[in-house]
Amino acid sequence: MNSMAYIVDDDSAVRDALQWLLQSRGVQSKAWDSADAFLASATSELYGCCLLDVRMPGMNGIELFDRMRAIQCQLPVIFLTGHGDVPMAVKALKDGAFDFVEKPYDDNALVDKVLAAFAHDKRRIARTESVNLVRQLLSQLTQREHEVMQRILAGKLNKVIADELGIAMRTVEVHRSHIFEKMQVRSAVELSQRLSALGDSSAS
Amino acid sequence: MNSMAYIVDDDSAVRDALQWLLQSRGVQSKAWDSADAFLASATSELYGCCLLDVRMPGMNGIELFDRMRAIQCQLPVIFLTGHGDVPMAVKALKDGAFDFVEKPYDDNALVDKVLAAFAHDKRRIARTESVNLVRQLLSQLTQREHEVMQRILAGKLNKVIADELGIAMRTVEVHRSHIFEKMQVRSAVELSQRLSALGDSSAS
DNA sequence: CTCACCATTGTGGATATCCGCATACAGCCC
DNA sequence: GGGCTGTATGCGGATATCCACAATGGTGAG
Repeated sequence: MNSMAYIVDDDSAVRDALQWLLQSRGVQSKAWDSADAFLASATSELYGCCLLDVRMPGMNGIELFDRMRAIQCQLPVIFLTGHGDVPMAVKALKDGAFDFVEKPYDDNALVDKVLAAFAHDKRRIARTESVNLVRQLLSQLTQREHEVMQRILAGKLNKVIADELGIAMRTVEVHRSHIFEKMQVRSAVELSQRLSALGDSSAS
Repeated sequence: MNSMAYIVDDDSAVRDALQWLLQSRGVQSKAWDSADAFLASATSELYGCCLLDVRMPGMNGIELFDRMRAIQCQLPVIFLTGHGDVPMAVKALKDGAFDFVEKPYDDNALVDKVLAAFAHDKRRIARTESVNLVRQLLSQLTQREHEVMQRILAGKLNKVIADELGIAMRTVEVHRSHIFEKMQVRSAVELSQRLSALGDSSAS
């Protein structure tokens, strides 16, 4: 899926100017004239970034931002605003907005920000996908296998695990084997590392 | 070490007001009248947060912020500014400032932000310390032990490692044993998990 | 020149892990 | 009832890991 800039602004002149600007630098874009219109098509399947006007009739950009997060749309958001408002900018950024730009904006700088947001989104997607892969693999495990895996990750020996679960060591070995197979690893070390992908939804 | 608010403002009235305000909520503070004066005492050993005036004679708050980061002082920073300046607020926050507050500020809200910054700093310190512990343990390993450990973490068998390094399996076993001992773990799984602390300097 | 540390290797045994081959029972779907 | 999956168990062997005891050679510090 190609990265795309999703523009939401009630002013058609602004939308056209943005689309033309982005087009001139080879960035694809789509535009909506209201937050509601955009939300109707927003999913977690969009790639790229959002350019949201803060002040719009009806739902404003900030509310739209909250709604997007509420429906698991994690697209990076660049706010555009005509009136300097520090508290709003601060809140938006602390809530995870990618940037907050005052109009009139510098054309080149804005496109650079869009491209930076694209790069950010690609990293986000890569992280999300690796997390989803692990989750998908984990979902294949049975309850018992989860119990055994948890103890394997605690570094416990099969014998200890068998005692704790009140089953034979041989049974633990079988579970262990199935766990490795389903998780597509060949050792406890690889298993540990595969799962560590879940812990560090890090960086930016 | 107790958390403390480090105030830097050229206006003594502002400093006094802040200290009085913080004191009223039980927050300890120290104040400086210039960025240079503060930098002279700033180290990576401070705990709590900074309250920096943006506009000051000589070095301003933003520059001070950059300098602090340059000398590895990772204290969370709350900027105080008298004149709304969105680009500056955005840049500060994107560079990692904790907050950016316009004067006149709401007393209670500001103290709440300071307390939030304290909590943030405590998490940062906890992460830093766990990372430092691992680094300290790692620094005890010899070059050869590093080479072996790297291969253990790749899930390789002692036999394979021995072949790769052109040494006997027995030697690898000895290294392995020393690695576990120095890293204070009892299995490759624990080793993997201990090192995963380095990867995820996550969250906030 | 000792002493400590590092890297290296060997022998041999106690444990653990990995696996194929088999069996068994319970629950579920067709 | 027959097929399928999940759980459980046993036997036995091939590998691997863990470890104590023992030894050699190099290097840098005192």
